[in-house]
Amino acid sequence: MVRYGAAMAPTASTATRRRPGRPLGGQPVIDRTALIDAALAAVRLSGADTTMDDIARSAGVGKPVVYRYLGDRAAVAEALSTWLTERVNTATVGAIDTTAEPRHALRDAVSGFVTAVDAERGVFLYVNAGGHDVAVWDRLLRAAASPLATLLTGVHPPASALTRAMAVVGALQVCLTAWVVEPHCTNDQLVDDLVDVLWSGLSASVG
Amino acid sequence: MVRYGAAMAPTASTATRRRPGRPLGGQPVIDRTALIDAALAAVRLSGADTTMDDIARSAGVGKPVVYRYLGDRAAVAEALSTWLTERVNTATVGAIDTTAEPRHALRDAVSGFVTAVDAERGVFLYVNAGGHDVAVWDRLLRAAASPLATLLTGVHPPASALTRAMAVVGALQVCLTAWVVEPHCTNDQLVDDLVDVLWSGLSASVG
DNA sequence: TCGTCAACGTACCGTGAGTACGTTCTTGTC
DNA sequence: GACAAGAACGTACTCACGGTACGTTGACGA
Repeated sequence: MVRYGAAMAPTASTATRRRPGRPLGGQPVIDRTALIDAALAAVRLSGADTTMDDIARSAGVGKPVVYRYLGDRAAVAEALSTWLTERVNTATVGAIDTTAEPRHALRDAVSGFVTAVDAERGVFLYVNAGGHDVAVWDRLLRAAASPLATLLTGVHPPASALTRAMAVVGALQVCLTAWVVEPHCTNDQLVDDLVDVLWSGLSASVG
Repeated sequence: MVRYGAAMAPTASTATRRRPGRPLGGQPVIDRTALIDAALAAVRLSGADTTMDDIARSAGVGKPVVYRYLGDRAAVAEALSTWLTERVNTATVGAIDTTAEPRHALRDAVSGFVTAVDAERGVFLYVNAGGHDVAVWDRLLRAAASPLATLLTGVHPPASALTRAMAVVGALQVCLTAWVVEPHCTNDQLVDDLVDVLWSGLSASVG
């Protein structure tokens, strides 16, 4: 049996935000958008090991509210991943000068990618190294690789295009994760090397 | 206060393996090697979400014994990673014909890599997608990329060599993880595409 | 014989994901 | 106006898992 109400009013000094119950006005205390913002704030602070409690606390609501509007941990990861993907895509595709030669366009894209991720290290780490389910990880990767895959489908069979796209995205993702954890060179240097190896492959390092 | 001994003897039917206390003969009930084998067996069965309890159960010992001989979860991941790396390296380097042309050698290496990982999906998933600490992941990656990095140091500055090596290893690792989770083509097809994109880069898909 | 210490297993603790339940307020209906 | 139904909350719980405290058993030297 649980007791609320008058019995706990005297202890109101212990930082309880709100009493239980439907909020006045009938309006929900928060909406999905604001909740995602709160989750982003929490994740920027705590990185890969952000807790559902952290997110709820950051939003100033109880945990069940997070589960109602965002879903479980996997759903949060997907939501933040979508957010980050859109942001990165904007920075990536937006940076491409379609009239330029392909290699130059690739450099713009990679540069935008690196800059966007670098600006959101915490979110990137949470989505990417937060220890989520493999199935979630898999969906995320395929979603990220999908645009490049369709681009390559013009030149290769679908399965081959997918493999190549995943290889490129994987190379970027892994290098960036390692670089965020422990930078071993400058931003520009990283971009240069990535573009070089992605564009020319290993053949250029052997001849 | 806890009570053992005679009081629990009557319930011996409940599958208790051994009584507490030093084993007869003074010999430890298990050594590190056998424990790693047991961990491998457990991980082959349960994949990425293998528990420390699973490992202890698989070894037929109590959990503290696992912690004594293998260490905590991160240490287990490192131990299994070392095991897998050695196995993969043997299959990879061993498959290389050093007299062959470089691209052919690369194909042998990638083929060996894919085959070795495919034969140990569970271990690969546990090490690679087990939700371990980022620091552990980072050490693992650098260890895996190190041989290739030293190889490339002859042609590039150290930092560039490291970036390129991590890019290659990352591409392989990510593609293989996705392929293990949900195969989208045959083994041979995967190897062909990976070798092609790793060797020639994206430039070959544009011209 | 007896103390000491190595090698165990059981039962526990803390933390974090996910949920049950009781409370508060709105809204529709007599 | 009273009242039932239901929406929206927060508290406090359960459960699973990583990690550990503690008491027990047996070997070995004094």
